[in-house]
Formats: sequence, C-alpha cells, structure tokens
Amino acid sequence: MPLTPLRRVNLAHDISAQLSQAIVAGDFPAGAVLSEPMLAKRLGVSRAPVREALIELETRGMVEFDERGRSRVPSLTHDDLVDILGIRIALEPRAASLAARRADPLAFVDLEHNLDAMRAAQTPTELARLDTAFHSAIVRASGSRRLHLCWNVVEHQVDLWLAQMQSRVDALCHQLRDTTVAAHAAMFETIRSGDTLRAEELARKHLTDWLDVLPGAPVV
Amino acid sequence: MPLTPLRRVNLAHDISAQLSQAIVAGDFPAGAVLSEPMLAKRLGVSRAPVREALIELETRGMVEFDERGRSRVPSLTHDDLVDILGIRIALEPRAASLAARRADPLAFVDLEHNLDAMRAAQTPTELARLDTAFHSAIVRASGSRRLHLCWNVVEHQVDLWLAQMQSRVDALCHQLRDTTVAAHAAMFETIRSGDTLRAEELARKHLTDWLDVLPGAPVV
DNA sequence: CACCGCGGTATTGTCGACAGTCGACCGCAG
DNA sequence: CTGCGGTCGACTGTCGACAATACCGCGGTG
Repeated sequence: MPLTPLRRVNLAHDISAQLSQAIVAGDFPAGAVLSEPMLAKRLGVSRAPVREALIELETRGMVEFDERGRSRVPSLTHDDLVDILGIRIALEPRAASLAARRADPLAFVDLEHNLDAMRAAQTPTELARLDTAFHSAIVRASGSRRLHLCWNVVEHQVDLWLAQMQSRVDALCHQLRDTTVAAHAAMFETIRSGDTLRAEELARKHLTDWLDVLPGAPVV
Repeated sequence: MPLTPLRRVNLAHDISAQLSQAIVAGDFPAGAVLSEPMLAKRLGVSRAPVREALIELETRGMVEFDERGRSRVPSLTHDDLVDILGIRIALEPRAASLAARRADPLAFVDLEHNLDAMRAAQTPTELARLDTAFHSAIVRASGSRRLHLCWNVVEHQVDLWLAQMQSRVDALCHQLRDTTVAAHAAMFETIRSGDTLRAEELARKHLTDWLDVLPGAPVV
C-alpha cells in the first residue's frame, strides 16, 4: 500500500454532500425551510459547519437564501429546467472538447465504468444518477477546475427537478434509456479518439435532443 | 420612492466584496496566505464572518484552500487565462442571447451608463473595471440566476490575472480601448434590438478577438 | 365580530473559546 | 557541523452563547 493518508476532516464538506443527497432524494420538499438548528440537531453537530455547508449549497443552487437569511429548497419550474439545460448546452460541449484534447486515461476509466453501470442499471433513479455522473465525469476529464466550479452550479439541478416532478420521470427515463446509453457511448468513443470538434458537437446534440423531448418553448 | 430600506446586514457579504476588491487591487500577492485571524483583526470582526466570506470567494476562484485548509490567493498562469476565456466564450454568448430576448429596460440603462463611463474613463485600471462591469451587466440582463452563479466563477478572474501581470496591462488596455468600446456599443445595440442570434455571435467574437491578441496556443 | 397590541418562540448573525495539528525554532547529541 | 527531539506559537475546525429580529397566537378593545 502506498500509505497515503490523509485528509483532515471537514464536517462542512460532508454535511454539504449529505444535504445535497437528501434534497435530491426528496427528503426536503420544494420550498421547505432548512433551519440551521434543526439540521445541526439532526446531524449531531453545531451550527457552524451547517452554516458553511449551506453557503456552499447556495452557490450550487441547491438552496436559496430568502430575504431573512433562511435557506430554502428552491422550487423549480419548467422554465428553470430550460434555463438549466441552456447553461449545460453552453458548458458541456466545451468540457467534452477539452476532455478529448486532454485524453486522460484515468478519466477514460471512469467514463467506461459509468457506461457499464448504466447498461446494467435497473431503476430509473439509478439511471438518473448515473446519467448525471457521466456528465460530471466528462467535466472532470476536462481538467479545468473553473469549468468544474461552473458545472457545480447545474450538476444536481436536473436531479432536483426530477425529484420535484416525480410523476413523469419514470416513463421518460425508461423511454430514453437506450438512446442515452448510445449517446454516452458515442461521446466516450469520440473523446477517446481525441476528436475535439466532434466531441463538442455530440455533447451539444445530446443535450438539445433531451431538450426537444420536453414540451414548451425552445431554448435558443 | 418605493421606500425599501431593508436587508439585514450580513458582514460576510461585505467582507467578501471587500476582500475580492483587495485581491484584485494587488493587496495580497499571488500565493499569499489569507489567515482568518489576520483578516478578522484587520477588519475588526470575528473569524466567523471571515470564514464564510472565504468560502464564498473559494467558489468564485478568488482564493484556493490548500490541503491544510488555509486560503491562498491563486497564482494565475497564461494557461489559466486561456481557460478562463474559454469558459467565458461558452457562457457570455448565451447571456447575450437571453438578454436580447428578455429586453429589460432597466438593464439597458445599466449598459448605457457603462458605455458612457467607459468613453470617459482615463486610467487603464478604470477601463478594466468598467470592462468587467459591462460583461457583468449583460449576464445580469440575461435574467438567469444560475447563469449569474456560473459567471461569478470567472467574473473577477481576468482582473486578478491583470493584477498579477501588471507589466503588460497598461499598454494592452490603451491599445484596445477604442475597439473595446466599439465592440461593447455594438453588443448593446444588438441586444437592445432583440436580435438574439447576432447578440450571441457578437459576444463570442468579442471574446475570441481578445483571445487572439494574446500570445500562445489557441483555445479551441 | 373585526382589529390591534403584546409576549413567547424560533431563528439568524456574530462572538469568544477550546482542542487538535502543523510548522518554526532551539538546544543537544553524535 | 549535522541530524534529532522537544517546545512554542499560530492557525483551523468546531462548539456553545448572546443579542437582535421576525413570526405566531392570544387577549383586549372598539
């Protein structure tokens, strides 16, 4: 073993991750107030790390601060989803292009594992999680820390929207499963081949295709 | 007057703004450690709001946390600048397009004032500040809160880079002043006319032009 | 019955304090 | 002189406490 410890703990970071997960899991419905004492009590910690976690989540759009400083779970509308996808259409082609140029073997492993997992996935929830994870992996593969910071803003927004629109999700996911896997596989191959332009175009098309599935006004 | 004096104070927010300004002003050189007790002492507050401000600045890329939790001013290389501009090329055309569609009169006032101020500006520092402010105003004019969150990641990065590369800045700014004003004016007119496609294209071109001025490898 | 004032309650923003940890420095042995 | 251990100081992460404030329900009043 390389014997490589280790990371001084940071409760705020763990809390942030756990809260984020709880929110997309639907534990806190849209509009719910996340009071600091309540969270601190449930988590068995003091308010300080909870506050820090909430601040981080605010920059990721997972919670909103109202005029009184209380944090709430934002309630997403259809327009919000369109807005989110519009941003992803701006960011992800760039990420795919950079990833193709960078060609990091470790990132390729991640992407390949994700593809395998998605082919084996059963539940729509699992599929949605893996879909988001695949796109996250591409952003990480880009190697740009700042692009990743931007990506954080939209990373879990679609999951949050899915949690709040639980009705239609399952049918949609099932319907799209095979096309999604195919699109991801194509993106992976293209990125691995180093074709930056085509990677960019595939990423854009993958997202606009998804957008077309939704009813409502066009994005661009 | 709508008579709306409110907003319970939030030291963290003020500290964040002040620190951000101090960093781009060069008060803290690249790599400098921003220790919480030091900042708290200088600002006359306790460490709590300082910590929160630092967390916010971290998500904006204005400070970085090292493995021991200390916050440092990141030192930007040429590659970083290219990375930043690549992200802006992804984000800003989208913002311009949305702004053109939204056509918010209040935002137009902001943009126009900025143009006037830039035409009257004298010092390169002032020019750089107004340039960033103009692009910020377009992002705000897009009406997308999430796009603004993404924009926060890159908003002051160019200013920071300028602060760290102080040598060449002045010449560059002076050289580019008139073209910048002209480009901004064209963008403003296009956005006001509601031509989303052209607004998008102008925003992209304005940034890629700037990129071309710099030496080094291409972005795409 | 409708309306207003008022106290209780809950929550935020801020503060000071403490433990754990890490680097810097110094003295000492080899 | 060099390498080592011990000590000191500084900093971070976390905690509990306090003041200020806004909300909620209740009782009093016109």
